[in-house]
Amino acid sequence: MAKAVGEQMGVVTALVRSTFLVNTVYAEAAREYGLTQQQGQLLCVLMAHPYGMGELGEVLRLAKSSLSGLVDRTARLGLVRRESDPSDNRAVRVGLTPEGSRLADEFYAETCRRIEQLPSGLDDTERDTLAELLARVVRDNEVPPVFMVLNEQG
Amino acid sequence: MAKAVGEQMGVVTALVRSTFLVNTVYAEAAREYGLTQQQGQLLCVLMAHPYGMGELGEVLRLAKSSLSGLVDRTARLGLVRRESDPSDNRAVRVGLTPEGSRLADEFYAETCRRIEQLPSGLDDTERDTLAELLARVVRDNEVPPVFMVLNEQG
DNA sequence: TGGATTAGTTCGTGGCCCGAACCAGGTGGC
DNA sequence: GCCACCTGGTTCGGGCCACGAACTAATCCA
Repeated sequence: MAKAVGEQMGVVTALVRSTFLVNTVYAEAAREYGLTQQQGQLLCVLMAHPYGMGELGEVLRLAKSSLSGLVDRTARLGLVRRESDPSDNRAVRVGLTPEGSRLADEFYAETCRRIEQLPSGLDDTERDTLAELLARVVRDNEVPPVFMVLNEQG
Repeated sequence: MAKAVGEQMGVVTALVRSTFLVNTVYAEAAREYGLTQQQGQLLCVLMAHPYGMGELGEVLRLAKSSLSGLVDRTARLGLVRRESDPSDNRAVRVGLTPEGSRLADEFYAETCRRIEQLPSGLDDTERDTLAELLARVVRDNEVPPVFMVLNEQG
């Protein structure tokens, strides 16, 4: 508001456009691994550890019927598997297959590589600042762990 | 890398998660106006001025067949209209109908309101910094004008 | 034991995205 | 003028995605 003109991009527009950018990069990377964006996201969530359908739905913010389908399709690719929960015969634990785990690692690494390059016009200090500010926004808004933090892996 | 532990979120994770966040907010806002995320995005692009199908495809990064369908469905809602280009009988200009324009204004304003609140944990200086850094990332990566900059409107 | 709750699946509908095939209007070479 | 070529868009078929409603089966609890 303080800045003079239409030259300056507000925080809202910056957020929306950077979102568009990351979406595009993410979807493109997924595609090159034979995945959809949603399947890639599923793999990245499951890298941390297996999840029940319930939790998974909360993390991905999907209705249970939507998630059921996503897991079906990803399982059909052999990347993910439903295991029965011994302590509750209704429940199911969704986890990566060995092949899914391998693919997830690759996809995750490649995606990181590409997204890492997006702020290549910033110097180290600026990147740190950006990371810290965005991280606070993410934390304040309780965004679920849709993308691993390094060293978080089980 | 300097920071000690898995406490710190890297710029990549911060970008991916904030993207997830904005996606969610955007889609939710759209839904409340009877729109899909893509339809909302289309309206927001067209707020600036009408577009030909070709340019529009580049801006939204959609294959022409995808765009054709999106415009169809949005036109069926009465929000958008195909006008023939007098200088080229093959070409088409897609623009907002009066109703579409009204809805676009409302949706745009509401979306801004919501996204504006995401960084409410930051003080004014921090918000400016975030805006400036993200804006540079957006510019460096030549993100098309998928969301208006204020005062850019025709 | 039997009713409520919980975890997931199935089904139907509609939107989204793509590539391939197609069509009509323009354009350039001859 | 004509024909080959290009270009702007649409159509079509297929698969993914998201949702709510209805359903099934296991668990919980009074």
